[in-house]
Amino acid sequence: MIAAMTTTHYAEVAVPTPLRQVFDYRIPDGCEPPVAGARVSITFGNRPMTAVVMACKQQTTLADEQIKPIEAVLDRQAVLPPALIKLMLWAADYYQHPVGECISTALPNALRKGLAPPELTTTLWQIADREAADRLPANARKQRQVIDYLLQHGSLDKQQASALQISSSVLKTLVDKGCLQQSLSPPLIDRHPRAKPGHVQLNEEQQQICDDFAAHDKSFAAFLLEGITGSGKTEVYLQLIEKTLQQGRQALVLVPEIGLTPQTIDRFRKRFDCPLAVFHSSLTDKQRLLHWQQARCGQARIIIGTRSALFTVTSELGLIIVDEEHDLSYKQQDGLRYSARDMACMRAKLEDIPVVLASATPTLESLHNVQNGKFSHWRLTRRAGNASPPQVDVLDIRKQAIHDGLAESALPFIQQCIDRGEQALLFINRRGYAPGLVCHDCGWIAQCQACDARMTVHQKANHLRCHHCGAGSMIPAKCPDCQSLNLIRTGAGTERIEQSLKQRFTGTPVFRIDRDTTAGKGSMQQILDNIHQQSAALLVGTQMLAKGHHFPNVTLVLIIDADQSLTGTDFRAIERFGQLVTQVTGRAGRAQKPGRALIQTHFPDHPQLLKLVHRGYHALAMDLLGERKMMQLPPFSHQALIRLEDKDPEQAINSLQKLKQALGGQPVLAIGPFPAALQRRAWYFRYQLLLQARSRRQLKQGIQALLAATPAAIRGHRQRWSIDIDPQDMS
DNA sequence: CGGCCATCTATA
DNA sequence: ATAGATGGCCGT
Repeated sequence: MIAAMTTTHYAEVAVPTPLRQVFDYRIPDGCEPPVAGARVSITFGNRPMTAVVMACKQQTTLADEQIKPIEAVLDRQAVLPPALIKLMLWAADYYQHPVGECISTALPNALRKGLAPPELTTTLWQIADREAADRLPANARKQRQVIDYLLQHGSLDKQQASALQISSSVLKTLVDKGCLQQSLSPPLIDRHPRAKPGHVQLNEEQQQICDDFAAHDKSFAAFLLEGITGSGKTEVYLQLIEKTLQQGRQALVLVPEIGLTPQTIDRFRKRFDCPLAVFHSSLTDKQRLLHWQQARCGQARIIIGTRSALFTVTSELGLIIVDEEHDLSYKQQDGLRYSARDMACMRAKLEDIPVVLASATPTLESLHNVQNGKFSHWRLTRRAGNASPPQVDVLDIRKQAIHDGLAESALPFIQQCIDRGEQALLFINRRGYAPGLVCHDCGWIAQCQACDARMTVHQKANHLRCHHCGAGSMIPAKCPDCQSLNLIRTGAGTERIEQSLKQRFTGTPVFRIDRDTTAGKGSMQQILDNIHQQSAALLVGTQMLAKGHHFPNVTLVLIIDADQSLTGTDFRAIERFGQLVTQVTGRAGRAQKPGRALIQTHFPDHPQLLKLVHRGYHALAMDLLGERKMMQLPPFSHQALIRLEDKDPEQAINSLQKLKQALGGQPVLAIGPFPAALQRRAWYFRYQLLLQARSRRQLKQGIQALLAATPAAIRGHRQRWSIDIDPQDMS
């Protein structure tokens, strides 16, 4: 018998390179053609690389001597199944990013480096010698227990053993005695895990959502779950996940970067008796690959992780949830600048499954998608346990004394909170002691050498630090220009507030939560545990405080620097401010204690601030949507941002000018070149060109024209540039 | 004419 | 992006 000759000779492979094409490689004679989605080892311009096969074919337009052979096929089974390949090709097109880099983005690092996915095995114990087993002494009670179990069930794995409280040494003894045999087998996959009993009773709103989901859970559908803080959003996900698991399907949950806390994971583990694949930032490449493999083979039924967990391979995905969909960490800020939230919707569409975006403060983009019918709207408006929402008030701080950032009139509120034995949370979005060091005699300011930014004073560390490039130096004792000793610290950061509170409210514990105090592994958890043990306490922190953590004893929230957001130039500044304030104030007054939130401001009559305070986030968002429509800003138009960095500002402007000209008469509005908010960073001048168009098609055509002109525009310069589709941050 | 830097070109 | 090829200019 002669096997049919292989008719595929060439493979199109995606190589991780900034070139915007795939490359043909020869499949050597006698080599089994790789499947699409398998990795291959190849040589690309003298460099050994790992690439991914997109397709195999019989013909190529290239001459034989131009084609290199595939050196080795690394996978028999695709590491990227068709749905994920389609998703990454969609991303390459949508984000106008090189295809090879897109494909590479979807792989765990270990696979990019060419490592093999681990074989998953389970150790199984079975009876080897029944007679030897019967001869076991009567006092070997644990050993007899094992034999009894095996006579009844046939085999035993590690999990069952630990459930029966049988140690591995007992099993080892039995194997040594010849009673048992030990074997490795493929992992047991429980495709129908059960939720643990003891659910909460759902309220009417929650029940309705679950019913609606049950009617739409078999094919693509997108939902926006808008639920005020404390309204039981998480309980709804758990219900939806449970339904998905019951169908024998997997659920994928995306969470913001700092939302992946042990408490979050615990909540899932306590509820579901099934293996979880958790992707957090402190995993090693090898651990990440193991979890990836567990998800791929179907052993892990629930996958939880940040942004990049969206690319986890699954065997039978049934639901995607994007928690806190407004969170900025879903947008990747380098390489392929994708939005995991948007790509989650696309993945759901490609896999024909439902996707749920959830937030107390949804983005205007998502609310717009509700209005135009792309998303179904689920709302949770009632707080569980009849807890009343926090009362939010504006604190007019004009003409007042400000002590280290704290207004005179805010102090009594803090004192009363302490007197009641409760906790206050002070929010300021700036770490360090003070954002400025100024000579009071000559006006010298501590500037970063490499950036157009002031150095931040870190008092305790006796350091000046640039928060943009990381450069640092000692705090000078005297002014470098005039030798004066009269150096003053201007403005306030978390460290200063912390110090000030300690002096002002002696005896009350003060906790600071920012990147500086939570840098160590587990230190965040330690601080949180400590806070939970206190009665009266003061909490000072940055954004980190706004995300997910529950502080049951906090009844007062003080927003210290609202004015920064209210005067921001970004057209999304107010939307972001509304989200932040709502998220932070949502931390206050859970359960029985009513909460109070105060916003320090010099603009107590700011109409949008008042809208937020009196009518809440949703009403503000609706107003802002109306404004966006009037101004033809996103989501009523579409933007792309071209960023370009050069050590010479003239050259940067020059190159962008050329790119702008390449647009010709296309129906694309081009704004710029204009300097980025931080004009110079780490020695590079940063300029931008903002493109805006009515339709996606127009925007894409504009970018393509611009892309064609790029080589000529940046020729000969040492410039870094990037395209950011749907930019979220213009700084 | 070799050595060194800047610029150009292909990557299958 | 990045390595290797090409080309110009200087010094011996």
